[in-house]
Amino acid sequence: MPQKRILPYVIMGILLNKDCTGKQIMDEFRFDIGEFWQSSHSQVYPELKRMEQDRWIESYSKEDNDKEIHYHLTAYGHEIINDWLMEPVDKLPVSKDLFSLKTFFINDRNDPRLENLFKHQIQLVSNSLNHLRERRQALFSSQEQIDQQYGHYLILARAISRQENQLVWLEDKLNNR
Amino acid sequence: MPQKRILPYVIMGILLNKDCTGKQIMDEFRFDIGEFWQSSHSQVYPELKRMEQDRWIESYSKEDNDKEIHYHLTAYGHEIINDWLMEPVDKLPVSKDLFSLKTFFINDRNDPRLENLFKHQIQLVSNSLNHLRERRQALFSSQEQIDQQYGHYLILARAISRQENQLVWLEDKLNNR
DNA sequence: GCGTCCATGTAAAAGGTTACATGATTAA
DNA sequence: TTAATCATGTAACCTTTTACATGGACGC
Repeated sequence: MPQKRILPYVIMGILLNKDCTGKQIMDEFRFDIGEFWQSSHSQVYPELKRMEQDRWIESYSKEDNDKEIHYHLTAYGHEIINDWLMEPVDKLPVSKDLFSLKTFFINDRNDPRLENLFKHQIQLVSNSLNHLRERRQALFSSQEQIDQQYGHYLILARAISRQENQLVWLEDKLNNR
Repeated sequence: MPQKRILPYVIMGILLNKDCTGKQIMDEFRFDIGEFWQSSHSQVYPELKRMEQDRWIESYSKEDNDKEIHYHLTAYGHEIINDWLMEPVDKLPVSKDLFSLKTFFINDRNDPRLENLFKHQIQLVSNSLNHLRERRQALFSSQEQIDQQYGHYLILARAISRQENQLVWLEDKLNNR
């Protein structure tokens, strides 16, 4: 869904922590950020060029290796991303949720498709939960790690809480039909 | 994000319950379906024409009023939508969640922007929760109503559960920072 | 009759995904 | 050396949003 151009802010957010190549930025999307935002390299690479033109970032390459292009936030870019982080979010996201959609259209509580949808959804949520817990284990097993990337920790904890709640709810409804 | 063409299925799902005009379909989006799927009239009207060409739906107008075009699921359309409802959902949606995104990038647990983000989010979730509860009150205050549109009821109950959990979590984190 | 609102329709612009392309590195 | 993989880049296509357009209905 075409939204108000968010991608450059995501990229700048990533660059707040460290300079990155396009590849490294894509890795961020593949792992943690992928939980709540996704993009593809065919968006990111052109975006990096645009952002460089806008002077939000600048590129350089290491002496020994001039193929790898690293990107670095400029002072101006810092301003932009910090301003953006300050703006409050003004509405909740609407996820395009196929599970809701299909369930919504099934009127009969004994329709076997309901049970099917629920069982699959439970599987999906369980898998997601496992993944999230592993991630927490890997990244935040010490208080020090938590304090170093507190926002990341919060978002991970929140996702886990949501999925736990979701799982309980789904199983409860499945059993008490 | 271009997804696999879902809109026609949503429309057919709506038409399962009753024949509709474009306007009536848009009303469904504006109210209940809007919680988990959105569209705009500039998508829906052309889509209706395409679907009619594909013989998934057919149009007719009432004798006394030939301006209003009503759409009706064909037998073929019934097949299509029922097959689709049977297919299990194979992955969880990734909502483009600005709250997660912004929080993610704030490393310092004492950054005042965190508190700000949380307070705003609490407000948003509270409002959403109120709206959902009103909706449940209005639509599902009797067991008969629940049994008549069980899927709709489930989705509404699920949304309420999620938001309740979310609200507790947010408030807890805000207080124990 | 006249202006406004409303249902419907259409067009333009932008975001996002998929597929294809390229050049360099690595592995067999 | 050749094939395969990888990082980067580009193009085509589709979806979605926003804005604009039309024609009838309704109130004044």
